[in-house]
Amino acid sequence: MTEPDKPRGAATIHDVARAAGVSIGTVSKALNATGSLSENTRKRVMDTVRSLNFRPNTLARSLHTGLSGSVGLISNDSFGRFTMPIMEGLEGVLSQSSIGVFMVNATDDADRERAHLDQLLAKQIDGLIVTARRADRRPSVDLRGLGLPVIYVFSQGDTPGGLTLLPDDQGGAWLATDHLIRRGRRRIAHVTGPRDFEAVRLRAEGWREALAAANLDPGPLMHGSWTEAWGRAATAQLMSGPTRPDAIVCGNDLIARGCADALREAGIVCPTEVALTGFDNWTVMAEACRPALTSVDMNLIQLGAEAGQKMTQMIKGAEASGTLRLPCTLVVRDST
Amino acid sequence: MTEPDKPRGAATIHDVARAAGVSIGTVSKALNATGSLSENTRKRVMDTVRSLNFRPNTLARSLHTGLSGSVGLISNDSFGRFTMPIMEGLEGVLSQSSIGVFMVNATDDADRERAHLDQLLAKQIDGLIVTARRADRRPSVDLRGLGLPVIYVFSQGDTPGGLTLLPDDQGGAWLATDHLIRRGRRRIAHVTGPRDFEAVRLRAEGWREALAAANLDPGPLMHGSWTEAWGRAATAQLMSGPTRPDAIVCGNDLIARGCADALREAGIVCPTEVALTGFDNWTVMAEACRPALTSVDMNLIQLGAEAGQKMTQMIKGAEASGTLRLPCTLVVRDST
DNA sequence: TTGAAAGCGCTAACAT
DNA sequence: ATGTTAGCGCTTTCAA
Repeated sequence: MTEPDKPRGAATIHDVARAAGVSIGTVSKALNATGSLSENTRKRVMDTVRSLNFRPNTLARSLHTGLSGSVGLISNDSFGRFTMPIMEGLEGVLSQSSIGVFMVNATDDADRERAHLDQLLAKQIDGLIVTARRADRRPSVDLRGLGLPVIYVFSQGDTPGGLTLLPDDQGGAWLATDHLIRRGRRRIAHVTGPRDFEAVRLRAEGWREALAAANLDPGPLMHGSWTEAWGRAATAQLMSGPTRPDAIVCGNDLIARGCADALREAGIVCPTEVALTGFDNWTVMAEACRPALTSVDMNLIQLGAEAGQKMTQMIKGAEASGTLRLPCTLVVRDST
Repeated sequence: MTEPDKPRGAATIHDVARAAGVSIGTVSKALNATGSLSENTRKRVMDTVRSLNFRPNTLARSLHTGLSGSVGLISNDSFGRFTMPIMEGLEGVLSQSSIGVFMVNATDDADRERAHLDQLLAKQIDGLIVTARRADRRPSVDLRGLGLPVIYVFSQGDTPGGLTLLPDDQGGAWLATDHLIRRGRRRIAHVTGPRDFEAVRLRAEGWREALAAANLDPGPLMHGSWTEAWGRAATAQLMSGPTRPDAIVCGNDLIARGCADALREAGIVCPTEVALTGFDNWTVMAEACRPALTSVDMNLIQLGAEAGQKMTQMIKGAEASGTLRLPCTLVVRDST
């Protein structure tokens, strides 16, 4: 079917007005369902709108409303593995309100970051979302007093009056540990990442808490890097100790996969002899693991969606601040 | 007419004009370095601009220039692993021209995708970049006759007059194979993904080509899924055959990692007995591999940067079409 | 119920 | 060299 699509020069509200034989004010009212119009002309205008394939220029509209219908997402993660699902959830929600998301990559260079921010502000963004690779990294530019809503997602914002959205790391580790306990495990170790991550501390706390609730002694707690190599090294250590654990709660999926490999290569059967849980539910990793890895999902898509929800409310004027932690979910596979 | 000072709300060009004791036209000229101004007033205006922390409203500017200073990036990949580096390169280049990137997630639902596109067009984007998970998937919405530059990156666009940017898959596989040949390998197999991927065909061609150039017979060519499991299965098959290969060129890093695991578990030493190359240079995967994996890097950041470059030119009116393939790079690690 | 007109913040042609 | 003015495409009073 051929549409009379004018490739050059999009139709303006004047074109519509002329074609419909009304004034531009009337067209505007029809488009926005404001003022009062006879049902008849409203319909006639809308028909013309469709036939001309007219799309109102939102930039011109913004001049009046003061709202651009766009927000900025600034990430220091080079758009990494954690940013993507957050972005997905965020964009999914915001697009329902016709709000666009400008993605910008925060470098470590404060000057460049400032310039980036200025570009966003010049584009009149209605709000700002800040994401980070690790949850306790702070943005290198001061975002206070910008006069627009700021939401920190998966990153720590100490801006007073700002809103921070994080996964419930502690609850997530609790889930995994509790699951193992219910499966009859009694000597549950925790192999995790570097001490200076807040998430590491919280996950350890969740692990400890679940054990305490079941009157079990905590197994060894081992800190290292977020790598498979560390998972393998830690497992070797654990298995050569006096009392072998019968389960390991890992701080992330990479570590868990290292554990799984080390166990298999030592001839220790997982999950029969030692069960294993990961953290992140990084699908490609968890499924490639042998056995497929039970893992804690931080529901980052949800986290992003929640950020989108909050953002639309804040753009409308709602106040929000403080820290919100969203629940994690356990995805059970073959390693438990 | 003029109201008393309102402290809230960003400064406008009027505020600057008043504070500097000039007309708004003069301020505009100073800001854009157009017309002619005395060095003196130019400086005075710019000082006022800084002291008021004035940021010109680009939306208002767009009304004249017809350019919004933003482009859309539409991806059917849920912002996956391949989209992010492309985005990084793209945004890095475009931000230098103060062009913002709207990221939108193309669903498989054509209606929703159409709505998404309409939102972008209503926001007056100056260009569109289309990305995909697999290079031969086509967008579900017709992008022809939009009247704006369209660039397909890592995705096939058959829009005539459109520009497509792809990695040189064939050259990449050639690089890996040639590297193995130079290392003295003679029986080089190829374990890769599903037949119906264009990239699979091209990589196989590059492998074949490099072997032919060295007067070597192609080893077995095996198609399967993009998974570690397939890598393991293929390796088992290869190693039980009559003539073992002394090297395997893999279609991606996951397959290669499966091969590495299978070799190790069969007691075959890599790279001494069988060398291995991957494809994607997915760092976390390649480095976790034992031994660390030599892999072909598609330089997706570069690809994105190139797209950004082309886009700025096309926005300025340059015409470009056809398909451009950018070279891959071999990252040598321990598996060769 | 409709239209005319005054802007939103800015640029650019035209005066002075 | 600087100011004045007419818009860019739209919304929103205010008259008719």
